[in-house]
Amino acid sequence: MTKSELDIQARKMLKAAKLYCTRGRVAILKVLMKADKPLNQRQIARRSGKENFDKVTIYRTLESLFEVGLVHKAFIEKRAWHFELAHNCTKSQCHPHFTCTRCGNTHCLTGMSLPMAESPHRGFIIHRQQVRLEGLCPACV
Amino acid sequence: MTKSELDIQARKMLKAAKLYCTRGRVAILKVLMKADKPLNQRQIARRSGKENFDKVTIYRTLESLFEVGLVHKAFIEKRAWHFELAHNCTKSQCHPHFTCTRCGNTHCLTGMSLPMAESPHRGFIIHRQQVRLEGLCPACV
DNA sequence: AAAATATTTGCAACTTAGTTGCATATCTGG
DNA sequence: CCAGATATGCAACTAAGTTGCAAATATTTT
Repeated sequence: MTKSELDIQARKMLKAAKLYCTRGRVAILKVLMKADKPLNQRQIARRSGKENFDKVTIYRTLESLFEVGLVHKAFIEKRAWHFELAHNCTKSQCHPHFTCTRCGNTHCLTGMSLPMAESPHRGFIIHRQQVRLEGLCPACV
Repeated sequence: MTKSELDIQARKMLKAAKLYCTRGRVAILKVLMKADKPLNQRQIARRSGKENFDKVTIYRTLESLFEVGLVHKAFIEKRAWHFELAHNCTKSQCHPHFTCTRCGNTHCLTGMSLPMAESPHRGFIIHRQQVRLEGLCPACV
């Protein structure tokens, strides 16, 4: 995908979500479209190409994108929040995230999905399910 | 279980794990034994009964307990790390944690367990699986 | 039971992640 | 291109967690 196609795609997503189409939002969406794993604020800033991309703006932008469902928060071992595009997820389930206990890297296992948990008979209504896996990645044997 | 029985239990666990049996560790284990959901540092401090329980000590204690497998870290929506006793988990899987999107409370669904994820044929070796659920709790309809 | 050794604790200071308030800049529809 | 709506950037702040080190507490040895 060329640079401008990504751009157009990002703008479409924002328009569809009825969000102002600003430089910052487009930049963040493009970063996330190119990413192969959830990223935190620092990583997004570094990859955005935008010098001095203010962290407050990044957090607020991610929050807006999250609210309209364009991005998800991933739960990984690290302390900081990590964000990713929601396009590889179904409505009720994200793909699992795998974290290697040896090298610490996180991978999206987009190919797989677990059966959805069944509500136990206690009145819990389950809307979404997120799975975190831990073990050894191919590079660490 | 009476107070001293909890105490004895805690000391046994520490001894079995070859950890020094200190006041602080016993106190934290007792708090976690009585808890019905994962707790963070503040909550542990408040429930420990120990005035001025230093947060550094709490974090370091939890870390030691984590290293020997006595406690687990739960991944919930909140920013702080939450810890719980590992006794309701199998070796490869904790019970799922349910967070209500309305009231924000988290519950341990200890009764249920999901089938373990299958390693996709890409060389990932899965050791552990953690599941986070989201939806409405009984109290929020 | 006291001494010697090993480990943990508490404090102060620090780092990192994320948030708030507000003035300024940028968008979008008309 | 103007008015109103929304987003941005800055400075200052809060909350969560960490580091180094001296003092205190556990365990082991004698």
